[in-house]
Amino acid sequence: MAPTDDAHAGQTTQAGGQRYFPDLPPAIDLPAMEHDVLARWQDGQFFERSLKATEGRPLWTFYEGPPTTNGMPGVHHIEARVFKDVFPRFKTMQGFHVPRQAGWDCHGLPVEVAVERELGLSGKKAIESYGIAEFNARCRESAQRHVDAFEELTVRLGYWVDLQHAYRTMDTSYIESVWWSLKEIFGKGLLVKDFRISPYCPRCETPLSDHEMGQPDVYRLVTEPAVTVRFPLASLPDGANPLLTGAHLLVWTTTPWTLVSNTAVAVHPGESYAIARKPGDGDTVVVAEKLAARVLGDGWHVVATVPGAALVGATYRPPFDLVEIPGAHRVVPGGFVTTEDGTGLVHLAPAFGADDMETGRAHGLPVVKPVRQDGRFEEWVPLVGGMFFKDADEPLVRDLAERGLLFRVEQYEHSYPHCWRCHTPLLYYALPSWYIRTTQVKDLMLAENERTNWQPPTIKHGRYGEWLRNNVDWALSRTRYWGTPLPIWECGEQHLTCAGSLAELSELAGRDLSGLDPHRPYVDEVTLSCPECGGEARRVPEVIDAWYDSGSMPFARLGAPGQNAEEFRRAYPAQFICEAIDQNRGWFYSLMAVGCLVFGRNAYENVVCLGLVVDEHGRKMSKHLGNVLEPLPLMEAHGADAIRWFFAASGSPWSTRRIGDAALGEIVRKVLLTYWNTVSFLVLYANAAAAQDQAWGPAQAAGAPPAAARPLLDRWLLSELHATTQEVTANLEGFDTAAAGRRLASFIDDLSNWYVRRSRRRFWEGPATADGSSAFGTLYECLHVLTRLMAPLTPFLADHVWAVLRGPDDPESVHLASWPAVDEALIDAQLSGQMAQTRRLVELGRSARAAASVPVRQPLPRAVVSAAGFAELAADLRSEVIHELNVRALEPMAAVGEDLVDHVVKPNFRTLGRRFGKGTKPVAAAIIAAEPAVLAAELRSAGKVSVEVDGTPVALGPDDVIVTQTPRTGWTVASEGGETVGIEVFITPELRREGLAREVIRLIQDARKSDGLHVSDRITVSWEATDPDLSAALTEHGQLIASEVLADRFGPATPADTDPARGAHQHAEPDLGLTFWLARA
RNA sequence: GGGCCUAUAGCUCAGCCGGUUAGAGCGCCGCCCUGAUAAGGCGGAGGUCGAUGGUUCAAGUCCAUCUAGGCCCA
Repeated sequence: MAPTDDAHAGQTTQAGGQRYFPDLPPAIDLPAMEHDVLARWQDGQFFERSLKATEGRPLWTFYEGPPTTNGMPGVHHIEARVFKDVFPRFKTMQGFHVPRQAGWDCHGLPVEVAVERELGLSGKKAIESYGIAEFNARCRESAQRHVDAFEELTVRLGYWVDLQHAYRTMDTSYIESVWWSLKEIFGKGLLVKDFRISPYCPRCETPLSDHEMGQPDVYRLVTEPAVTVRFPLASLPDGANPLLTGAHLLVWTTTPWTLVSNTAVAVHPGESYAIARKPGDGDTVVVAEKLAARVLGDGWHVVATVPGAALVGATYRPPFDLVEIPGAHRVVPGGFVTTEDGTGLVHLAPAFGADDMETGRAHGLPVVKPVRQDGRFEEWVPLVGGMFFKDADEPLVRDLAERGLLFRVEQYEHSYPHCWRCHTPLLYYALPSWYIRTTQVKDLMLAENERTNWQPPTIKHGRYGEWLRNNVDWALSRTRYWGTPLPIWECGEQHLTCAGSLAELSELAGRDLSGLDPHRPYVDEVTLSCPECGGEARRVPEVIDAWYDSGSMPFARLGAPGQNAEEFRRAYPAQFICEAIDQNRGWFYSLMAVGCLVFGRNAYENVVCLGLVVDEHGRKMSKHLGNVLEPLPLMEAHGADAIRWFFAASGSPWSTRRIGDAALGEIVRKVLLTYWNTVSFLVLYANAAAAQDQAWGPAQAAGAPPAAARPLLDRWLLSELHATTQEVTANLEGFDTAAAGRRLASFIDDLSNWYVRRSRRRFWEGPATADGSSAFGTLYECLHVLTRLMAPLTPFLADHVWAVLRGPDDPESVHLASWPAVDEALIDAQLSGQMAQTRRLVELGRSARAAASVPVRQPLPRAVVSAAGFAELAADLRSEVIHELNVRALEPMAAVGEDLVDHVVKPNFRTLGRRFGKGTKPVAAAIIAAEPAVLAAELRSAGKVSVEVDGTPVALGPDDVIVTQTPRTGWTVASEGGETVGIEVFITPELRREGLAREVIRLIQDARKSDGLHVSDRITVSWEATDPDLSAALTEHGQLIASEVLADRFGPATPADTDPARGAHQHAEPDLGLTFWLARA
């Protein structure tokens, strides 16, 4: 039964006492519990209430990076959404107001591609004949459909974000805001038209996107002629090596048709170039020194070498004179030039290559483009006019040969891209495109990046910073359909007009366009009269990169331009954003770039950058491999909390994550169920106490003795609790969920496997005594705090537990509660260290017992300990060791007698190294050489000891030497790190009988459980023993056994006891020679 | 070709400010504990801490180079 809001009405137990807590089921079904919690959140409007409750508090702004809604969500979509929820919940509990607006990225090529596939369309021509209006309507519908799937996932994950008021990049008001920002950039002269090199299919007459270039079969191996051509030098730069006079540059290319457009030659400024001469005829050529032998072959000498930089500025005669290219045919430097193949001198035709274009732009070279959009040379070009570009290679090479400029032709095999649709060889082709001059704000972006906090920190100057330093202008436009249309109108005189909103557009067009769908094709139909010349202006055909849309979300999410300006001012920049690392060049950049361009300031202060999600075997998840894990079934199998914990709190969020059932199952068992069972333990005994008319609940917790008056174990747990709170708070403030998770998991382990284990007896005995009241109070307080610490990470289980534990004055949901405060006075580092030692001694003792094969149930006379600090260990802590090891006494090693103990001494390098530095080794050698027993005795009696090093005495303290003492005979021993526990293995008949009694207690407890009795049920037990020793043990310890197993009667069986009619269960233990009958009293 | 990340047990991963027997979990084997637990403990088997070189009294840890894998970009 799930707790409900009236769980604490106070219910009457069978025995008549009032119990505060609802009874909890023995096992919890986590996914089912989560559904209950989801329903409670929904009914109680807790998210809305958490926002309302923090209204007016300091704002902590979070920006949701909009997922692209081009397909169904996968587990990798969960990852970032976990972190986007954890920190806002944490900050809300800390008292900040954290509005969370959802958002969806609806535009872009991925959506178009998905719709093309659905419609069976292939390529832009097909889309246009299908109709842009209808196509875009399908895109809108597809985006909406996938938004629904993302919403379902978001809710199920427990990601609290306002879905009702989500921003959508396809909404009119959003597009208008984007237009507004573009106009700002346009007004600064940073939005310009220029050429861009794209892979281009001349048959389809369309550029290919990166996505299309990634299709299989695009790159095919082809064998083509590669030519090495002579470019005779015409003039040399000042101070050039005179040997260059009359030399020919050797230039290599696999695309002879581009030589028609040759504009420049690039050399690597740092490479060495050889001037080589053929003896006899004075023929002189220039080639990279590293490639000289390969390119030239035999018969050439290198007469000199010059750095590439020395060639820069030379001019040459172009290979063809078919096209006029003013101001060209120079040697320019190019960092991209390699000496892998070719000649180390690279021919540049800016219209037909990306490096060519970029280099040309840097050196003010013209862009000439004698090839038409259909891939044919312009008719007016001599020799090759009208010819398809590929077909021009042959006549051009022949012409070069005839003019003596062809140095060599060879067949060259390489991979070359082809159109994935029609298999036509692609060409790299300059197309007009719109750019944002981000290079103009590069310094600003670098400065803004400096004051941005990255988690993990290495990204800041590494992956992201490196990318930022190599910033190039943003190619903004796309010749596509489903996107924010570029709001620029151009007239016949090429005057440009940018519209910043529909209102402005209405004014420019002279009609009311406020109801216009700003998408294509409707916006294309709007014409204006040019404000400059009055001519008719039409919109340029492009839409913009969808990344610009998402980068505009800080303002566009708030509605049309000018709306909510005050809210924007308060909520910019954001305190927190979080995405996976693939967003470096995506959203992290577009947010920063748009922010710097429009507002002169980055849009975020803290950015958490997550690793990628891969499958259990480390492979990337892809539909192709069929290894995509669907998030909803995964959450139904393990629960959303387990997945949240996995991503946020186990392993390292910044590295690549492998997710699978095994990892999630472990989290459920180790963390979530252990936590839950501790809660259920408290409730079980609180309700058992209620049945004894000792009702226990939060009111009684408040009445527990003050912390200082509680037993040591309780003070230890409170100390750990507050240290945990302190650490987890600091970790979350530093955006380190992994460290927080490790600390929480370790606290849960301490709580369940040490505190509760060692305190059980106090819970059995109930809260009536001071000790009992301390135990109940301490456990309750710890769970009350722990549940709040867990709330951001595992919001479902934490809220379910909260509903059980919360006091009458606590808020209804843990997510309305405040973050726990640290009481530093309760943190006792010394106690924490002593408890750690206590637990180490217990471990050593258990190890020693196991070595002697004596079960822990069998009491043994005594244990001896040798360990630094043991003398100071409190009696309470020694008593924990005694109980855990089941020994009668615990004594220092000295009790054994000095002469019966072996000593081993080892240097402690940590202290010696600090003291002696270079002299550490001889001191260590002297310690090892010393007589261990003597050294140990001296150290113990005097607290210091002197050893001889190179004839000089050196004084050592107890910290400088690790002494391990081991008793010689009659003991079972375990040692580690200078600590030793020895246990005396000597079982007297008396101890043997006590061991048997303990054995029987355990058997009866097992029987209770298998008979389905409640932990507080009273029983009667009668027994029959064949072994006289056992019989004696049961008689001697009858009272102890009876009280341990809650038996009202415990004694030898009479015929009446064994009568089946009485209803007692018979349990036989032939190994022990015992039979007993158990019945409810 | 450039940048970044990763490399520790069969698998998944910790490992702080460098400190001398390198840890945990999962899995396997044996044993133990259990009055909440789907838990817990002890032992066994399993490691040239990717390689090489360097710094240092001391390197899994710091530096350099290399190798392999991943991601992004060309």
